[in-house]
Amino acid sequence: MNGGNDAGAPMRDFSRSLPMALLRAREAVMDRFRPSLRDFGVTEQQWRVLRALYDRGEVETGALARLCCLLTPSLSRILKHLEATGLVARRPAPSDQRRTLVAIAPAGRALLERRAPCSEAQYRAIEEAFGKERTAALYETLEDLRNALQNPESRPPNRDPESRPES
Amino acid sequence: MNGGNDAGAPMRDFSRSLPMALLRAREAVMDRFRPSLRDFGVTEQQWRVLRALYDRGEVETGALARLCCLLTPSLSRILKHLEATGLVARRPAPSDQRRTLVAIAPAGRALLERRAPCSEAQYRAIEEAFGKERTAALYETLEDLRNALQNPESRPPNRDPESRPES
DNA sequence: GCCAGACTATTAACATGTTAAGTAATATTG
DNA sequence: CAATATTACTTAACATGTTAATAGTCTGGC
Repeated sequence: MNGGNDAGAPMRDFSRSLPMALLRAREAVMDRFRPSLRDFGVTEQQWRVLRALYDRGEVETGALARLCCLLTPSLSRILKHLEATGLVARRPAPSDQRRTLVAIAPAGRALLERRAPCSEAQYRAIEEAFGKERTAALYETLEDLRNALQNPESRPPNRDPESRPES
Repeated sequence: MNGGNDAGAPMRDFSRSLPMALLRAREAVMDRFRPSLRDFGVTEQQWRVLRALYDRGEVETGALARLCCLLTPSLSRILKHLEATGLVARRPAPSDQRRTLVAIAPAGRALLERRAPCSEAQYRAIEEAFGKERTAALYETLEDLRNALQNPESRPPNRDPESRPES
């Protein structure tokens, strides 16, 4: 059933939605990681924050948000929680009091090192199931897609039904 | 800085996280669609529901959740909102009172048909920026990944730190 | 017909996604 | 230097993600 589709251009089949395809693939991957995240008592986003801080040391809040693909309001709440549970530490930047520097705390480091082998085992399973070369190629493709989309020219404006000029 | 990494296997670089790579790519795509979703006053998830119902007609709640890649508690709230605003209609299934059938309402159909051309324009821009063949290949790859991961054998258990047998 | 067990949808509780508004510190301009 | 704009982060409000618990409903065995 595809009712009411006679007036305009034929509508794209729902299965050909790029956001949906990326979401479905991501869910399939996350299904492998969620059980152990749950066992260790951290959410996916909290893990991303700990993971980034473990690699990068002390980082500003804004930079951390970009690293973790989080919006700053979300990160703000996450850091409040992680600080309260002693997994990270915050301090104002000496040079600019607006900025906040975040670092992983010993308890956070310990948690991360306890879960890391479990996470790596899942990665090995995924690469075995999908193929190591194919996995590497997918990383490349996804990065290329990101680069192709982030250039602002060749992007037609999203037409606003309210404030639209007369075409 | 990559401190405290001497004891075990070397930890994967944070940039080689498959969930992160899929998320970043998806965000890059969604950045193209979010403005018009906002203009039409629907969220991404509400749009997915309308889109699925437009294609499939009347669908059970559980099947709709799978179609839209939503968990049933989320869908339950979304449907409550969409029903209150007159975009969808619900009725109990005649044969099984446990099940609920959902269908798009005239107002929902109208909204969808108004936004569809805008959405299609963004799809054309994406395929132009990334390449039509390459986009098609990506759909294939993502579907293959999903199929590769959903088979349950060859998946090592996520070790639970509480109830772990002595190996 | 009755009941234990399985199934479907919803609600609850906590965490995050998203947009807008607010607050404090810094940079800029006249 | 004072008024203004900009920047970095936070808070607020609403919607969704995630897991667990709940409330009806159905099914099969008795």
